[in-house]
Amino acid sequence: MTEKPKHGSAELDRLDLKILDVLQRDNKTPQRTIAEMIHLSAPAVQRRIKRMEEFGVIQANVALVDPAKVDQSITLFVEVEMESERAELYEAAKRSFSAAPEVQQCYYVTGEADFILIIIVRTMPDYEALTRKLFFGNNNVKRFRTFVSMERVKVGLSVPLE
Amino acid sequence: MTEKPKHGSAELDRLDLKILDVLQRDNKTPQRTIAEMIHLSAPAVQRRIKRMEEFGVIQANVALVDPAKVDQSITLFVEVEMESERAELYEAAKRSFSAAPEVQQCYYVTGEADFILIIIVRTMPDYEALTRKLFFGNNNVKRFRTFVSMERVKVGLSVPLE
DNA sequence: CGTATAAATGCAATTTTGTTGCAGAAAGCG
DNA sequence: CGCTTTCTGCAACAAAATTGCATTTATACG
Repeated sequence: MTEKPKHGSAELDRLDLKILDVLQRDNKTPQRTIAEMIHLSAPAVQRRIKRMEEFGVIQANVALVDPAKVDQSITLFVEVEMESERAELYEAAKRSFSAAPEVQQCYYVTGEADFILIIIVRTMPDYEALTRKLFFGNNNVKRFRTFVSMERVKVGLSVPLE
Repeated sequence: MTEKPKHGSAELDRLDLKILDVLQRDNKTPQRTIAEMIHLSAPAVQRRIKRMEEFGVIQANVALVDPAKVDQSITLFVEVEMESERAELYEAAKRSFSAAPEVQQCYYVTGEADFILIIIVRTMPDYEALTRKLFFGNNNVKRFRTFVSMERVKVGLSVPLE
């Protein structure tokens, strides 16, 4: 038709990207509205969204909550350095970090650290207790370095879609 | 009624927190479904959600996109250290960082760094170009340290709701 | 080059979900 | 106590999402 369509494969065309662009900002945008934006019908938009969800392009649809409004006002960054590089110990650490609700994000990285964590807590004593559980309680953690966030300048999980 | 209600203030009761808990996971959950979970009527749930949106407790409703599925597969962490501490220069830096779509998150922190950025790019040359624009192009940036993410162990913006 | 096949689309009907008006119940307050 | 405010549920309503179906478009292939 007008745009380059996609066949059996997982390809996303310009219209799909535009849909994602909208949904990344506000996934409550009516399909009709999106349809008008990209000159498609609502059902077409709906099918594309469904397809992208099935394909995992869209991983989840979530509400973003302001931590401060629920009294979870302290954001922390932690660089964690591990002692041993044994795979099983890494996996155990990953599971441990992932399981903690205070750990909002956890990345395994290269460089001077092994993991980088983003943590949200209500109070510093809460953080202290968490470090005891996650780091001191894990004797494969060699050391960790904490940064305290003073301002959340930009927060989101939007992926750039050129 | 059954639960501790809220009056003029911004207080969130147990039911509000439960609603947030659901919406943080899947904001497409029908209000009727949530209503059943917490033993309320759908309109009651709808009003609570509306109120929390107006109050800013719910900041946004978004779709989470898998970066890899749109060929944006490199996640980077950058600790940025600034030269001068003059407020206006900080503000300028914040604006510059925030304006870049590749910068997914930006936090102003205490400690050995001033800013921590989470960046998503398609290729390393893209990152190189970005550093030139954001860091080398800003002569108030003293130095920056990059970590490359090898695995996104846990990614989200969920706030712990005890 | 035309024909067969697969894929995507639009429209209209249907279903599901969200929204609103209103009367009644619960909680705070003088 | 009785008044006021705030919620709530129910039922009607509006809006949005979803489905079936015929048609158009694109790709593959003879």
